[in-house]
Amino acid sequence: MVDFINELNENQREAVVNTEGPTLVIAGAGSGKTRVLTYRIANLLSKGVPAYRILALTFTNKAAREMQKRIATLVGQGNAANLWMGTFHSIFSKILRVEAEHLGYTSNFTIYDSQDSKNLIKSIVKDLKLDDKVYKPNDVLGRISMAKNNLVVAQAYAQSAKITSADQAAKKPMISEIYKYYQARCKQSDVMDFDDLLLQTNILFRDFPEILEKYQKKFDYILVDEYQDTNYSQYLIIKRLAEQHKNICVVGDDAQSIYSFRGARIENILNFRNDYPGYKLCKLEQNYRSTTTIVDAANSIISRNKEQIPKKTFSQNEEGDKIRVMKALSDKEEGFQVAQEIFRISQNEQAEFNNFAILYRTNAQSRIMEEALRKRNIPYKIYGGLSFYQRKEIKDLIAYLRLTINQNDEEALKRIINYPRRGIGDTTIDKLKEVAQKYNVSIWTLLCNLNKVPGMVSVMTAAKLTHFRQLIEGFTEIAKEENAYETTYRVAKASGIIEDLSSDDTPEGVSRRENIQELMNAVKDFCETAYKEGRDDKLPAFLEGVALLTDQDSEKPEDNNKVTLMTIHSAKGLEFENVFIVGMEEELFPAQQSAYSPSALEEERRLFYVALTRAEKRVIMTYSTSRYKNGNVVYPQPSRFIAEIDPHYLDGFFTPARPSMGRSLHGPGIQEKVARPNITLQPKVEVPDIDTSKLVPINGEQIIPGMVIFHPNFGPGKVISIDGLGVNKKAKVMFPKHGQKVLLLKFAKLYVQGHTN
DNA sequence: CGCTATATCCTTTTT
DNA sequence: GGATATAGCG
Ligand SMILES: Nc1ncnc2c1ncn2[C@@H]1O[C@H](COP(=O)(O)OP(=O)(O)OP(=O)(O)O)[C@@H](O)[C@H]1O
Repeated sequence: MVDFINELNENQREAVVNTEGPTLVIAGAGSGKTRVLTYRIANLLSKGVPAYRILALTFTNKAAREMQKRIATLVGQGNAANLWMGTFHSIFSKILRVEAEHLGYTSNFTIYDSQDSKNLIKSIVKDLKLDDKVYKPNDVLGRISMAKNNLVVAQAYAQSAKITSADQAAKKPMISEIYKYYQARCKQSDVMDFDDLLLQTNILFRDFPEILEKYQKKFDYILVDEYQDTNYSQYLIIKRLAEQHKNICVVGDDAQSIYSFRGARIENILNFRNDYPGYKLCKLEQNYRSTTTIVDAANSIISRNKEQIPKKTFSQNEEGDKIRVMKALSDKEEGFQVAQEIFRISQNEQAEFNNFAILYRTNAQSRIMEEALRKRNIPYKIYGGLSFYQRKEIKDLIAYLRLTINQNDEEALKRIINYPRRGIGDTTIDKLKEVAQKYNVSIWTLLCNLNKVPGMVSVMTAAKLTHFRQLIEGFTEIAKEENAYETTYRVAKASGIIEDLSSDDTPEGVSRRENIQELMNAVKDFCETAYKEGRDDKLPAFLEGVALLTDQDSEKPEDNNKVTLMTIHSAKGLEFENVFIVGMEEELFPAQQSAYSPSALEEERRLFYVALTRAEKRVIMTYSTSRYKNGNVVYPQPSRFIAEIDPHYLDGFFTPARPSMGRSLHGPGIQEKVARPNITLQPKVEVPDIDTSKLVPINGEQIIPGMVIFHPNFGPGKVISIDGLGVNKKAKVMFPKHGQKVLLLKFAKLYVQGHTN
């Protein structure tokens, strides 16, 4: 039996025990929402609900795995194994495989990742003879994605006056056309992109009521984590599935909604009460994760947002350290300082490296941190960047496998038709594309009918093309008979990939070979587990999930004691003892693009809230006064977010009054309630004996008893005594307003009155 | 056709 | 700084 008494507080228990009907758990960070979800599922299982009748949606595959593991320890492995638990994308891609035929796809449809989608858009832009400067793949995909996430199909897109006039205004009137072709080409290639997985599920449920009913009956209980970051498409899937029994439990925190760029709607969680009248509301107010300092500081930040549900959150943990702010003069120094601090803390407190995380706003910041950690021999693991399955050699091999299963997969074909080199050049490929377009068939179909288009290519080229076709056909035959591992192995060999890589003895070449080997191992692993569990071990079954894997999913056992480097976005839902938030600078965090939009700025602030609340014990923020950005040096100002934290919780941040304010980011029309454009704090206390405009920084070494110094938070004070040596040198200081404090001079930013000439 | 050297663009955040 | 597009040579 699950121990609800000791592991849950009263409110949590309430939400775990009352399993029927709609339930909304809305609560601040670290308050045990995910725990509620986990125990609720465990409770359902222990009450005898079959696992396969429970649908649980998480934000990442990793979150799903961890929840599954946790549930397994509560109720036993056998019980938890058959849960329908995963991301929206992975769960509904499985359902779509079963139902694909109803929608005109095959069950082996390929999933395009964003790179594939962008390449397809690029080629359409070219076909339509549009300016690729105007129609940038990223932008166009963004528009299409946004449309799909709001269930706007190509036709509706073209008919929507609102959308088309927006495109017109942006001088990109042809996006609607591109969308149309994009969708047609996907369909022709038996391809769905990420957003299709949700959009097509909606179409399926809309157009085939009997199928919807089947799944409504299949899933007796539906649970959704991180509900604040669901988009309209996801929202509607859930609403449809829960329509009959309304056994739906969603948990979330509007203050942690950080995926609006992906179409997430905070309204989904705000409107739950309207969608499910008679719902039970569960509020959790105690934060079990963080120190009171962190919780209070995070609350003081988020309260500056206008758009929010007011929530109480308190912590009964110890007060903990103040949030430290470190300033660096360059991005390199910032990295050095962070590495130094991690090293120092790990020594002082015997802390393992896996208790540290370095969080940043953009992936580009990771490199500097990596270098600094490497120099100090601190082990680290990095998330984000390109995942294992996005490496060149892996994508190449996967492309062969994809083409083996789905010959109409144009992006895969284009990728490998001439890799390894087989003398099929750009001219030939362009010609093939052109003719295929003309006859409205896939390139593969064209390859199968070369004789019907005489004179298209030379006899020599035709022979090469035919040879390529036969190669793939051979693979397809193998794939029918053999398991995924055998097939992959033979494809890697016969395609020439292995040979091509074996001739390369540079370190990169060696690492490529290792990667291929690693993929082989993964496939082997897949086959072995599949065989043991009596599941399908053929290639299509392996390939199904590959496009949806991220690098969080290829974690290795040896990674377990390393410092974690990731973006704040990917840190959502995680927790670490010590968190470094680096790059706390204007134009970086908040992102430059957000500066002029109040709502975007609020989202940045929520992101900051997420970052702070990942920490259990300690937060250290860093900023640099110079940094490389796109190859150029920029000189950023400290982030406004630092100054938005009540200084009471901060240690080491103060900017003396500058003669002139930094340039304001706010035009006269935009008013913002609390956020100050720049950090020009006027000292709050009037001090007769210190002229604050003439303060100069002072090095810890130079401080001696009797000195009058100025502290950013505590104002002026008199040094009473000094003790400790080197990095441990401390000063006892009497502050008239705050009493006596002991300051670690290494980190305290102190100022003295400058000499006036 | 294939390879290499040089120019150009970009950059939030992710399933 | 890094990925990608293009030019130019062998
Ligand atoms: N009743 C409880 N007693 C003790 N610890 C708890 C309790 N509930 C949750 N915790 C712990 O608090 C931490 C945060 O819990 P959880 O991750 O479930 O919170 P959350 O609300 O999902 O957080 P976030 O929204 O920040 O992702 C975890 O370490 C969890 O083990």
